[in-house]
Amino acid sequence: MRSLVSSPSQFDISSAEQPDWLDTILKGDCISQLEKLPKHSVDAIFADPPYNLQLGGGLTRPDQSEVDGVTNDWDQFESFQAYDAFTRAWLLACKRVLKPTGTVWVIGSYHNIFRVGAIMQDLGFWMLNDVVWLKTNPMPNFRGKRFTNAHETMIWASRDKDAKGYTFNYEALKVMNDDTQMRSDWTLPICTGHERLKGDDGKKVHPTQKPESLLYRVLLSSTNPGDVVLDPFFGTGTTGAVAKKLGRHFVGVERDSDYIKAANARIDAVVPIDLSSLQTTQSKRAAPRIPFGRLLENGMLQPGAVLTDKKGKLFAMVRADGSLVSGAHTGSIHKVGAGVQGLEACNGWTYWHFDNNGTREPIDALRQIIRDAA
Amino acid sequence: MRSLVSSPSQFDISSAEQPDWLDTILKGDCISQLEKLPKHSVDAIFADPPYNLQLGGGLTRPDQSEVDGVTNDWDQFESFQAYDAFTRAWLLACKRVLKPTGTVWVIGSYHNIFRVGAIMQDLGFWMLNDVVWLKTNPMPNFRGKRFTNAHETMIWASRDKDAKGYTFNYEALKVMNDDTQMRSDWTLPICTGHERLKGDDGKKVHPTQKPESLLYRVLLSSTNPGDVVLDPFFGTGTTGAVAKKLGRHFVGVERDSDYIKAANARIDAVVPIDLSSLQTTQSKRAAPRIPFGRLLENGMLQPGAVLTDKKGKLFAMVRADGSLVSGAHTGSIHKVGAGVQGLEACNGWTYWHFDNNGTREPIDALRQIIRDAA
DNA sequence: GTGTGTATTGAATCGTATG
DNA sequence: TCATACGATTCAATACACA
Repeated sequence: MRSLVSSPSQFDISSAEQPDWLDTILKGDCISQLEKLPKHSVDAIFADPPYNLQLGGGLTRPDQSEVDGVTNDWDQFESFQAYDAFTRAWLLACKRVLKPTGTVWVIGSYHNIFRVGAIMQDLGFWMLNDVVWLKTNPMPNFRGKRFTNAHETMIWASRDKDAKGYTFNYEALKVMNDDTQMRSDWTLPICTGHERLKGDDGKKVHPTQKPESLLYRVLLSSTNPGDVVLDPFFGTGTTGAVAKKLGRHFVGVERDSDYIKAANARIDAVVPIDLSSLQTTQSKRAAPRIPFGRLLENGMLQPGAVLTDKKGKLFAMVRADGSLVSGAHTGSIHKVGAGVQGLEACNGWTYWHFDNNGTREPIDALRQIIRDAA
Repeated sequence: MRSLVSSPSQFDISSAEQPDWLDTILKGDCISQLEKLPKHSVDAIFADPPYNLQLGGGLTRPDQSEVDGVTNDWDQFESFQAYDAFTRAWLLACKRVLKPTGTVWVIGSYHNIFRVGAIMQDLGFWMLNDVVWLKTNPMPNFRGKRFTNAHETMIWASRDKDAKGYTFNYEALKVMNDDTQMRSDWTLPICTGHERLKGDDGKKVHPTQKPESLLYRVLLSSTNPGDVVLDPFFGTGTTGAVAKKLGRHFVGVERDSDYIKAANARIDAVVPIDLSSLQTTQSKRAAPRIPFGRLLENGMLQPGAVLTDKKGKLFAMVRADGSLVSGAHTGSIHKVGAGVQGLEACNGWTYWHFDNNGTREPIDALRQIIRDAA
């Protein structure tokens, strides 16, 4: 796949040197297969681990030995132990391949998510949010003995407590949500209809296929175009399909040949959306920094110009070096803005205003003109 | 109190032989105080333990005002290990006093609920549901670095895996929810206004007072009139107040004298309601808002799609995050709709149209399809 | 009384680039 | 590595002042 990146991701994969595992499904159990990936090689992980304890040979201990006897006489404690060991093992394998700036998503229900979450904390992952997926059309509770189980829980975490620089496309999600910030509860329908993969027998291929809308929001929020997304329990490839659609790379791990076959066919049919519509709303943080002095250098403001607050009550004078003076306060636009208000901090760009033919406008408007021209 | 029970609770307390702890607050830490209660003496437990928040420095709002965070001593733990030991201890003490038919509710956030849930499973509690409380008015994320933390999680569990005969008032809740099954997501406002207890200084008495509406639904669903409800972290007594209101008994444990004082005054003022009038006090939650981004997530519109005004004169392109681009205008459907018309505001849902096999239709028609399907 | 505008507040794990 | 400076960032509900 040609790169769709305008601002390249940190782990830039040019077509010449793409590793052979990129945009493929590795067949096998996730712990052994993840050993094929280099350390710190993926930008994000989406994991939908099994929570059914009747896994047969599915459980392996951290030392790779098989857990046997899951099927019948296990008491609850022992089953939880086995599940915990399995969880710890795949999470550790994921942590190894995740970049320091990467984040991980894990989805589960009350059967397993509490164990998974506690283990994630024990392994040093740092929780950023738990997000609940509210199903518009959940299966009812037939026996009337409990509440309709109408949601699943996702944990979104960074690799370490002090990890900096993880991707969160705040502005894009805010726009997506009609200009209010996206919340931790997402209302989306379950996967049905033509999106649900069916076999020749007309039966669903995978029992827990996730809707593409869910992955759309996950990937849009926490990855950038060109990023590599790992799904260690790939199933029928929802993560891969949405990743391809959104111009992200994927790598999947899956044990079941039938799932792999269905996933490959599905992903092959996906047409990536084009570059221009892949651009999403950018934050001001991502824009190049413009020092205030630039406004003086290019003549937008003159030394000696007077700036005011929004109401025109407080004044400051601009000096030739881009510092302000207001009474006893001297310094940057931010420092003086904070000083005259008696606050610890202040964004001078939005606080200070200049006179534009009789109307007061924030100096941020001048900065925006420079940015637009660039 | 006259019995209001239609199906009497198993542990029937006649007025002659009421234990002295009934409808009182025990002062002290919950592990030592619970020793005063006989084994199997309470029908239900609602626990709101410390969350073990691990807050960094101060936090300010965009207007530079300071957020009053939870920095109380009772929420400080040295490590996950210490928190786990504490959790195990109080849960064990609760299990002893809970009847075999009883159930327990525990509320928490992503900071602690995963640890609590895993320990509950380890101790043999059997999860019936996890229920998410969706806050209509949560605190925003002021830094724009995460999703708005808009929910808390409650675990509802029976005492043992094979416990039979726990109370679940299925029909009552169904009636309360406009004749459809009550789901595992509850939309309720946080505790503010006159319900929020304030001290003489006008400040909140307790940093984390829960809304009565939450306890109302908890107690209505899983207890019967006359039942005994234990709250081991009583705080300012929301559990006791709602229990009294609903004709249930309570017993609380609390260490802080100020909280106890406030709780006693509060509960004294409660007038039990006439249970026959119960059904009319709740209504179905408001239909969820459908943001424009949903149309992309579910594939109704593709990134790159072109929208027009009603006459097909003005164009805009849809990007992957649901923002529009039209000439120099970028942003939400509403913002760009206003921009291209030179107006202050615009309802993008009715202004923008898509091509539906040759006929222009407002995108609001797509939203209506989603609403109808829900 | 009625409406309008401003201030306050809530369980929060809430930066990053530069030198 | 650490200290410093830049400068980005909020939603719903209540309460109260004021016209």
